[in-house]
Amino acid sequence: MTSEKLDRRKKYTRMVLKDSLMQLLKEKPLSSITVKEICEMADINRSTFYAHYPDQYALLTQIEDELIEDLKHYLNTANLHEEDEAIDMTVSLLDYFSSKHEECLTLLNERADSTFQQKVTNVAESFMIKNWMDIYDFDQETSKYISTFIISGGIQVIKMWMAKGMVQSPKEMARLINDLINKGVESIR
Amino acid sequence: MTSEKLDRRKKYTRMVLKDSLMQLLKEKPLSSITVKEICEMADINRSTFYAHYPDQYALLTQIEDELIEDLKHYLNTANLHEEDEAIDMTVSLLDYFSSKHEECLTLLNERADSTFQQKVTNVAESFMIKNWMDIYDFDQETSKYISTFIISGGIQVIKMWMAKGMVQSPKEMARLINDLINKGVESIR
DNA sequence: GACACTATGTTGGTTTCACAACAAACAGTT
DNA sequence: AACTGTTTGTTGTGAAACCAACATAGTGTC
Repeated sequence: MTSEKLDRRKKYTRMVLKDSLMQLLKEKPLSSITVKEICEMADINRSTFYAHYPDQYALLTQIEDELIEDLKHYLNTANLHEEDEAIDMTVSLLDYFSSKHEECLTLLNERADSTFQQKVTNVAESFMIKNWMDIYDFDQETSKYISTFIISGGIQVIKMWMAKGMVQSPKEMARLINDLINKGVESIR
Repeated sequence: MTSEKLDRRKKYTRMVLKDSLMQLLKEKPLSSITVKEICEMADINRSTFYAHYPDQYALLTQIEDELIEDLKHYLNTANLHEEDEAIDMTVSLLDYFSSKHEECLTLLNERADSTFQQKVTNVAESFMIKNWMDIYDFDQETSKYISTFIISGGIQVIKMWMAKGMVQSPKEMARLINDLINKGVESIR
């Protein structure tokens, strides 16, 4: 998107500022985090901060934007290549949500921007709807039903199963979800 | 020692250069590590490197000097306060050598400067000799005997014990060493 | 309301770094 | 021995970050 060529110093500065904000968010909400604090943790001069962002909230916005971009890139480059596309796609999403990004997402949602989780799931859902329609030639309504199931409900349930050790790998989780979906789709048709 | 006031940029630059060299030393010896490689790993411009150090070897020298300084500081600030000074001192040394510094020391010795381990142990030994003389009023010869035992022999033995799970903590290790020393000292007297 | 204290933006002058470009030395190939 | 590629130092210019200082605004505290 924003393809400005950043030199190393700019890249480093923004990187540590973002890292520091995320670190501070583990302690308290964004509203009680000051620019000064962020700079002290990042070991960056405060005036340098203002050369990059107008305030904390702009910094947060960039973090969120990059996470959304990251998710999009992750989904687009997930190789849905062989016969098992449906499982691959589900695995890919589950991988994403169960990776370090997961804790990062919920952190932002709870401490900074209560609409962020929704933004993320919107991106994931629209991606899935399109793919279910393409792969299995489902109609929009069915695809949406499946996508909502996986993202809103399925992931939570599967995370519970995984926490309890009932399933081990994303692949196994995806297979269970697929079975559920197939039954659901049959019952609709 | 060198109390130049470094601003943040200098500190960061030198820090990543040092880290990168240590990282590369895990792969290959210093003689086959190029300035270019170090800079690429550190994400620092090569000309910036030369603004700080004439070559790789100067960078290594600074790393070594700082480790020696670090050890001296560590020993001097080890609080030998109560009745158990002997154990405290041994614990302190064992802590140091079994910490992350240990792998760092052997790495430097094997891949870069074969005299480095000796330099480090010299510092540690002369510190111990002085302390045994001060604390227990031992003569120089006895103190040197004890110090050599702990540093040259003891640490290796205790590390073996620890690896095999025969002892758990530096404190426990130190107590075993102290028992051995007491027997040794008695037999000398 | 007067007080001290801290965070916020903003500015101008200075230091440090990035970058590209260069010549030179070296190693490996054919 | 000529060729190709890589590492090495070095340089000048412009960009980025540092720092100190300032005025302003918010936040208690007496």
